[in-house]
Amino acid sequence: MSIFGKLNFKDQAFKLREDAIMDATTGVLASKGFDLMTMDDVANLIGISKPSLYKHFKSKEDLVGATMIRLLEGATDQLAALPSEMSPRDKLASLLEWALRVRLDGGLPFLPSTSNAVREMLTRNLGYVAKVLKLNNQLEKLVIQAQKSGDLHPDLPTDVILYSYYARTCDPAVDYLQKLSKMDKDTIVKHMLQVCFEGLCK
Amino acid sequence: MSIFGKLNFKDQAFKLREDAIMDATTGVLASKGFDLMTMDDVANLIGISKPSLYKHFKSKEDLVGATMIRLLEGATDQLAALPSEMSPRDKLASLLEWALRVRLDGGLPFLPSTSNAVREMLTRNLGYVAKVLKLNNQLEKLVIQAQKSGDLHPDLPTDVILYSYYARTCDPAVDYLQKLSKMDKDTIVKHMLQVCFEGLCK
DNA sequence: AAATAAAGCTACTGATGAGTAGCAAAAAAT
DNA sequence: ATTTTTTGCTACTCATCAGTAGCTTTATTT
Repeated sequence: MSIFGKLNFKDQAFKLREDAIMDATTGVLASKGFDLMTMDDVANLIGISKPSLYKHFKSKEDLVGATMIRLLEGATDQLAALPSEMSPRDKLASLLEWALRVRLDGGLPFLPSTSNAVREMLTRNLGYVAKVLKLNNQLEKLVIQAQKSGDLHPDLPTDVILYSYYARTCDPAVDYLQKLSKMDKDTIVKHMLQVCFEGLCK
Repeated sequence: MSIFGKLNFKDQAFKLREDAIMDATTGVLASKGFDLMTMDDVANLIGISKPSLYKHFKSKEDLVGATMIRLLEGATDQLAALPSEMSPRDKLASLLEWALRVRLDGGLPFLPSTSNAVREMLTRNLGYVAKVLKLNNQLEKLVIQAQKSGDLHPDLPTDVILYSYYARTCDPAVDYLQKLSKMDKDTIVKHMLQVCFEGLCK
């Protein structure tokens, strides 16, 4: 009954709806991509009107930026939750597995390498860039450690490994397998991890 | 001076311009993607007007379909030109190398896995589908042969190998390396091939 | 040279979608 | 109970872009 109590409750409801909006955005982005996603799509999906959407997010770019930031935070949390005794390579594998499962459940690839324009837009979002850099630093360290211990190829430039690793999180092969083969999710994940780390030859 | 001569000459000029249009389309597609590409972009790039474009291609879908078909033909030709004594695995490697070089020179990834909508559009283009199926059959045979001889991992499902192979032709890691690292094209190609076949571990 | 055809262009139409103005309904405050 | 604030909506504006009508200019035919 204090002012604080009410404000917090209101804030909480506000936050809850913001999350619902970002959930909807995630779904639409995953199915149609940024360019074809409309603000009406998102609004209709959760049963509010477009102007109400703009009460939460001031533009399409802003909405997508916030959604991507939330996804990045998910990845960062995921990484932080791994037991510290795990080897760098296993941590990388585990995080990739998480990303693949997110995608198989209808979520987003978390580097929207889909398009140049989207990339540029996100680059203009300082909050997003900060989060990306932070995650990137952590992953780079893991790669370097894994290279030192011989768990990842030591002669390959770190960049090559890191970018290839990112690319696997949004590998279209996953979509093809999900749509065209009758494998279950676990099998797809298992094979994708194997191909990533061991390649096509064995 | 025969009717035939004239017609052929005219046809030839027509064909030449059609190629120029598809070149321009390729460039625009590679830089902006399908959704953001406008017919005016293409027309302006080669200095003709939009209605002139429509003399050659009856719609945007048609134009992009024709452009993709030309690219697929390039791939098929490339494959056909390889010496028959080459091993299946080396043929696959060689074709992937070709595709990567096309991309590094500003061309297209030839499976526009970029977007669901684009994929569906191309699926409606029967000429495109026919060409894709033909190339797919050839590649599938190569993969199976390579698996039999132990050059590619025999226990991995053929689908997994094939789709992962396709995915490598449009791997975003290539873009990142080209933009962010200072490697030259040959080095990028070398590393991408290694990562594809041998994985990140060695 | 006059008549006809072809090629190319400017200037439109119609649809779509981001973002907003300003009204209506509900909730809070007095 | 009445005023004020908040919340949400319908119905707009404005810009962009695919596709086209119909004019102009150049080439071809006779």
